[in-house]
Amino acid sequence: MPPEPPKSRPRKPRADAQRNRARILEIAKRAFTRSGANVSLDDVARQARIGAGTLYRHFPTRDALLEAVYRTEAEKLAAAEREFAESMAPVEALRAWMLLFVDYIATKQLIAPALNNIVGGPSKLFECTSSQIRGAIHALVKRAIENGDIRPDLDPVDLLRALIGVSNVASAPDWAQSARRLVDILLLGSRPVPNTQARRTNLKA
Amino acid sequence: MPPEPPKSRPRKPRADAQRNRARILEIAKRAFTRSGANVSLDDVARQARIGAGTLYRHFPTRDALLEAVYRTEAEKLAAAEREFAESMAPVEALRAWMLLFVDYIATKQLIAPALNNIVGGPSKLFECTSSQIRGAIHALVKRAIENGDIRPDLDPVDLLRALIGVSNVASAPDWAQSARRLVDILLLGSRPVPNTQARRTNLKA
DNA sequence: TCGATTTGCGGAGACAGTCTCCGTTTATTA
DNA sequence: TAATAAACGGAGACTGTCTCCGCAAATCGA
Repeated sequence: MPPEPPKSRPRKPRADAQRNRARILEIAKRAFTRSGANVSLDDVARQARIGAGTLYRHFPTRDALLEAVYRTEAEKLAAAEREFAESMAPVEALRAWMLLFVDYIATKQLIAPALNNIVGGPSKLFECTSSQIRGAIHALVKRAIENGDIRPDLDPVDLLRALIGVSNVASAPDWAQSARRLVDILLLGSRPVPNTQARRTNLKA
Repeated sequence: MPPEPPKSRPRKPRADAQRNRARILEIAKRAFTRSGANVSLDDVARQARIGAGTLYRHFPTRDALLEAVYRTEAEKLAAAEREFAESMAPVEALRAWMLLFVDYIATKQLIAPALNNIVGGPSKLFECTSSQIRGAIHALVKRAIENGDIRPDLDPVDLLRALIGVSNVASAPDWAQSARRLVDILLLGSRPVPNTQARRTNLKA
């Protein structure tokens, strides 16, 4: 047998590769945020002072790059969920998180580009990053349901979908207020159905 | 004075130009619907059996073409508003129209491409077609408010924004039901606050 | 520390899409 | 039917995408 290390002895990943990867992510995030999801990737490579080949090796497709960029943000949202859930009443936590969600994707123009690619043809992009987000809102809604603030048959994802709408038109000047209003409408519409004048009793259909 | 017909005697528009314009719209609509907003315009021209120049003369930018394609749909929605308003109770008309809206943009994948370009950088695209749509929902909401079904301070556009969210994820298998649920949530959340006793609107700002 | 080896880099270049320019064709009008 | 304005079409310049492969650099065993 030639000198073959028994089975698995992969080399340590090269330092420059790691550097480059990080660098690409940083630049790409800036570029996406500034100019939308259609920025020239060659341009990104140039800004990052690397060759196009390097960029495409790290992130074979545009979607892969987008995905990587947004994963960080998704993680932040997931973290916020945990924090809010600990420190606030159920509905308040939910409300706060929803507002944060809109804030993230709107002010940072973050989801918009991602949507770009979702609608442009089904891709797995959102699938991955959104499992975290879905998890977060799921937990929040569940807690609010258990507390009697939200009706039990509500699908948390419905709320997400509605929020995405606002984020799309975030360019409109009043997006922030619109978001706030929408969140209120949604929460109000998600309350358990009050039976005539019952305070907090709820009947199922 | 050279032979100049008094002032305004523009020629009748050429027949082939009109034919071509219509042809382009038809083909483009098919193409956008099938393959998203990023289809090759040269390809569209080829399918329409015309030169690229002709296409670009009629519609100088991609947005202009999208706009023209969607204008028809927007008009249909506006027409539906008038019809519903005549034949249904205010809230029901509003609900029906909202569902129709989602149906249009979801099943026909129509708005999705348009959004593509809105988010990719502010453009006037939606502005134009949406004035009709805005007008429609405005009228419906106004009627519902006057009938006491919707609280008076509601911004109709908020509802639109929420609906756009659903249409984005229309690819998901359950979009239709999700849309229905969301519409209900929104309508419920838009009702006047029952000032009689339910003043316990739990949260403020 | 020094090869040997492997991993990663870079950019030239093939290809595809965008959009313009202008010589040619065609519809309209007289 | 001729004159003329309007519209056509496609060649081609340009920009962006993505691959390929010779070269450079990092790691590791000795």
